[in-house]
Amino acid sequence: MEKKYRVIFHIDLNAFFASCEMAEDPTLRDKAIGIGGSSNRGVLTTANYVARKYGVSSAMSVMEAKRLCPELIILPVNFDLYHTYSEKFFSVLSEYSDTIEKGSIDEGYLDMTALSETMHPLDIANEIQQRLLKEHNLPVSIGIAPNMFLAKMASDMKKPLGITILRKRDVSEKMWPLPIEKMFGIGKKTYPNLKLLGIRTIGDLAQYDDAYKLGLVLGNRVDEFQQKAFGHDDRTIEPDRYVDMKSIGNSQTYAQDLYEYQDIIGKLTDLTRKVVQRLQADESVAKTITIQVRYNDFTQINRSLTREHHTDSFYEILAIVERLYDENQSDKPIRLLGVSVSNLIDSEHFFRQLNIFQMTDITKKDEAVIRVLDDINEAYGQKIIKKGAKK
DNA sequence: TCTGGGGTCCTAGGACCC
DNA sequence: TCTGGGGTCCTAGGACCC
Repeated sequence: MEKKYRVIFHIDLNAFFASCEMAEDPTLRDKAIGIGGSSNRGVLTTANYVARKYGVSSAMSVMEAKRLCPELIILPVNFDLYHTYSEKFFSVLSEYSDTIEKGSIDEGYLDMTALSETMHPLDIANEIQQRLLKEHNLPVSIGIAPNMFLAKMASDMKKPLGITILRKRDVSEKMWPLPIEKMFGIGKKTYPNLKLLGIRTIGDLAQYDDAYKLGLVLGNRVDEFQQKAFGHDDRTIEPDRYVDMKSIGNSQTYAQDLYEYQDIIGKLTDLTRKVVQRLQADESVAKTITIQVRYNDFTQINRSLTREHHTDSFYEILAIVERLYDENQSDKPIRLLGVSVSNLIDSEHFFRQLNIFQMTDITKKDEAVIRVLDDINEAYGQKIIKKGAKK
C-alpha cells in the first residue's frame, strides 16, 4: 500500500564543535582551528573549513594535522559549550515541527509534512538556515526528501550551508553514482568486502542480484540496504527515541602507558567519579557497570557486571570497577581506560519501586541487600522528600 | 600518518526458567 | 535414556556513527 507522501528534513550542523568555538570567539573565524587531541597521542574530532583547505580532517592525528598546517590552532574539547549550542539549535527547530528526532548532538530529523502544506519546503529550509546563522552563528546543511534515509543522504551532498532536495525520481541520477562507502551504515569494514563483490557505487548495490553472496557481507540486512539503495525507507520519526540515555561513560587515552597497579586504580577512580557525577546529574540509576581496557598493542577488553539493584552510589560503583579490573589483570601496558554505566532508569521511578519492594519482600533478602537498601535510602531520603514537596 | 571519545545497535553463546 | 523448545537476561565483542 502506498504511504502518504511525506516531507522530511535532515538538518546537520557543519563542523559543529569548531563552529561553536568560532561563535564564542569570532577572532578564530579566519584562522585554521582543530578540536581535540590534547596529548601527543590524540586525534582531531573536528576541523573548521579554513583548516580543511590544508587537508586537515577529523580523526586525523595531531601530528599529521600539524604537518599539513603548521599554524593550526588546537583547542580542547568543551562538551558543556557544545551542549549549550545544541540546545539553541533544537530550540529553533522546535518552532517548525512537533515531530523531531535527535540524531545526535549536531543533527536532527524533522517531519515537515504539515508546514509544507502552506509553505514551500525550500522556503522553510532557507528560513531555518538563515536564522541559525544570524541568531547563533551556526552553519547548517539541510536535506529535503520523502523519507529519513534520503534526507540524510541529501544533507551530506552540499556542505557547508547547503540545501538539497532529493526526490525518489532523482535517486538513480543523484545517489546511485556515489561511492558505496558514502552510504549511511556502510563503514570501513564492510565496504572492502562489497568491493570484492564488484560493488563500488550505491547503484551497484541496488542492482546486485546475488542475494546469497550479498548475505555473506551484509548478514540479514541485505534487504534493508537494498531497499535504501532504491530510496525506500518506511521508518517514522520517533521524537522519544534518544531522549533517555542508554549509557553514560568516560574513557581516556593517557599520554604515557600505565604500568603500576596503584596508578591504574587511581585513573579508574577518577573516571568513575566523572561518570557518577553525570549519572547523578541525569537523575538516573544504573544496573550494569563496564570497564574498558585498551593495551598498548591496541587489543581491547570490556568487562561488565550487572547488579541485582540499580545504584548511583560512587562507592558501590567504584567497588565493582575495582573488582572487574582485579579479575582481569594483565602484564601488558595500558593505553586507555574507560568506565561506563548502562541499564539506566529514572531514579525517582526506581525509588518508588524500591519502597514497595522493601515493605513486601524484605524478609527473603540477605543482609547484603538490606545494607544496600539502607545506603540508598539514606542517600536518597532527602531527594525523595524534596521532589515530593515540589508538587 | 600510528590510530579520540562520546554513543547506539546487533549478534552469539550460555545460564536459567517454564 | 537422551535430550523439547521458547523466552529472557547477561556477557563479550564488533560495526558503525558523529
